[in-house]
Amino acid sequence: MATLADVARHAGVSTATASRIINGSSKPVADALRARVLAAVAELKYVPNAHAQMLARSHRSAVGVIVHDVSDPYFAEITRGLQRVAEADGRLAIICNSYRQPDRELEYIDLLHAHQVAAIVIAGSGYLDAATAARLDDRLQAFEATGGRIAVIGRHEHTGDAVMPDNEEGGFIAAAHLFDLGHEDIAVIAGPAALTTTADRLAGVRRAAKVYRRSLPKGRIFHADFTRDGGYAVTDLIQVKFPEVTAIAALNDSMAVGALASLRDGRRRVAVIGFDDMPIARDVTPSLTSVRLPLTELGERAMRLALGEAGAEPRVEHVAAELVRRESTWDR
Amino acid sequence: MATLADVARHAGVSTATASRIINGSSKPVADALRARVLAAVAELKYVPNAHAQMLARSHRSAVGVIVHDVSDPYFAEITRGLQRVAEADGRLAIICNSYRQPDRELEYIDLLHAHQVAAIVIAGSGYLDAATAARLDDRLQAFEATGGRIAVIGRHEHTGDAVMPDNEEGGFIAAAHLFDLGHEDIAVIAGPAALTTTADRLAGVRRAAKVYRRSLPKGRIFHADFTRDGGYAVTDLIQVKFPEVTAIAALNDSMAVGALASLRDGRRRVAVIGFDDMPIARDVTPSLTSVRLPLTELGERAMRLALGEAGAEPRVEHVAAELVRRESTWDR
DNA sequence: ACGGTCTAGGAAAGCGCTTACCTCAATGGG
DNA sequence: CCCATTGAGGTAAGCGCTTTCCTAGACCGT
Repeated sequence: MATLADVARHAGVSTATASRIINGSSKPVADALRARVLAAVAELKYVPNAHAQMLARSHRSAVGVIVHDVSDPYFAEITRGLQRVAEADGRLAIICNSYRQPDRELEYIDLLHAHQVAAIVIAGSGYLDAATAARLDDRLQAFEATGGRIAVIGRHEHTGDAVMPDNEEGGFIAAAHLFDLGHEDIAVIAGPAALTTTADRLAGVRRAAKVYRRSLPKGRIFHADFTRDGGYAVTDLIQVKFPEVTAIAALNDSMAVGALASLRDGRRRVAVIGFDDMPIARDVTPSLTSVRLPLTELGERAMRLALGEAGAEPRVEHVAAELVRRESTWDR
Repeated sequence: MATLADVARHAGVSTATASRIINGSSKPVADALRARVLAAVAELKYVPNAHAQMLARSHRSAVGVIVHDVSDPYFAEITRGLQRVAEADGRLAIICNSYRQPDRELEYIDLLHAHQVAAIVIAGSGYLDAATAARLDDRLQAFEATGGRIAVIGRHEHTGDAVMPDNEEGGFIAAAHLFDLGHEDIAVIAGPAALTTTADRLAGVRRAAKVYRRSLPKGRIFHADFTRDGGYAVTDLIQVKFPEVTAIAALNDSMAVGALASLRDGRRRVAVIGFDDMPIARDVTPSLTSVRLPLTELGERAMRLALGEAGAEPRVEHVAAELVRRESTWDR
């Protein structure tokens, strides 16, 4: 592995000069030397050691991103936005998947901290459990204490810069849409009970039930795991236990897609509304009515917050949810 | 930012001892000291500087991954496999999106090289252009020369460890399926002409045409960009220009989904076969017949190659493509 | 021609950590 | 009872780079 010293020796200059030439320092250097050094770099195929650079110049550049799972379209879209902005700013974004395990999130925070990232962006639902939330915030604060910046997407655990999709309002919109269409007997497929996103969206659904004076018994609320197969399994169950249900509100699109598949296989005609409006929502059949969250934008804004100046006041940007009507919901 | 020296001072020991305790070195240490050091770590919220560690111990651990675009389900699945194996091996996987730009691939190779990763995995189609391929291989060789390991997925540019999906055979399978069903007039939606994946799959389609003694005029082969919208636009065109076409072979699922949407909007009944068998293939309507590639497995195997012993002989694993019949293709 | 001012380039001090090597005290054997 | 041995802990030399400070030659004005 060629080092700067090798290059300098090869070109017959000091490491200081070599460094200055390679990094395009403002200090003027004779053209002859410059050419010799550059030639040496090419010949030795020299690639600077990023770790040594990080250590020597003490400024941080890379940014860390923690999401639940990039291969989930929801996070894939958010990540796309995150990356786009990071890249435009000339920064390496290190993406970590927690696979929905809080412990892994903690590990990754420390890992990113250890890697001296300039900022960490955490996307994806937080955890209702107070102890878990506290541990998380504790690590985050330790990171901030060393000058790191943090931005979260839709998380309550940490007070600081945040982009907050309005999950509660979205839940309201979803349920209200079903009620508006005249559905009385609805079932809800919520996400894991431990997640704040589930709680928030569910709160909106419950508020809608109250506003519309509809009853929404506990038994009509099911918890799945935010995956397509989870939605499928629960919908199978709903069809058997509650044949009178005419509409289902799934609290994310993946589960809604599963619900649609189950309904198709069971040859039942039940309205379904999803949440998030992932790209595939328009391509399933019937195309999926959903509550749209501008996922890519969420990512872009969060990264901009993370890369912006550290303000004294935490900046919290609220992002509205919006109904996208398609074929999977209809008048009763 | 607390340093090891701070911790050592705080605990009244040398940095050597502190380091040994923190890293669980095999050297025995008095329990009293251990406790003091650990207490200091907790109190100061010390997090070791990963860059300094990398520099001091000279072994590499992280691995780099370069894909076209993680938010594309094709790469999302591959990445999932890649990550799973990397994580199981206790390594950080740094994921980079080239967004299909060869130059960015080069940049990322250097960047990962600079970050002293132990291995680089490159997934996604390579480039037919000889000059581009040569530049790529050049960078890769420079990386290998420093002891780095490389594994590629479906790329021809670099000779070394590789996992090769059988794209040619897959193309054959797709076209043969259509011919078997009695379709004579077929159109092909290929990917960007500059990509090797496009060329390989197309070669298989052409071979099928030859074997089945069907003509496949140039005009029936369209190039789109492997995206859903690209497939949609091309299919709009096909419907207008070639109303006699009864079946379309799209050379990836995203474009096939777009084709399905266009056909639905145009109220035409045309058979469609995709390629890759992405998870959503079963949830579009009609559900998509496709040529299955075990994407997650592709990723897992590539990462295993990258992390395995460096063998003298390059190991090349071929992965078969397989027809998955669903509702989007039918007898003529 | 001489002192003073620039300027191009080099010497060397770290950045935060690991680890080979050294020290010193305690221990045991002869 | 003394010396060799062991073992716990410290000292310090880097890892590869950046950057401050310094040097020595070139250049200017008088």
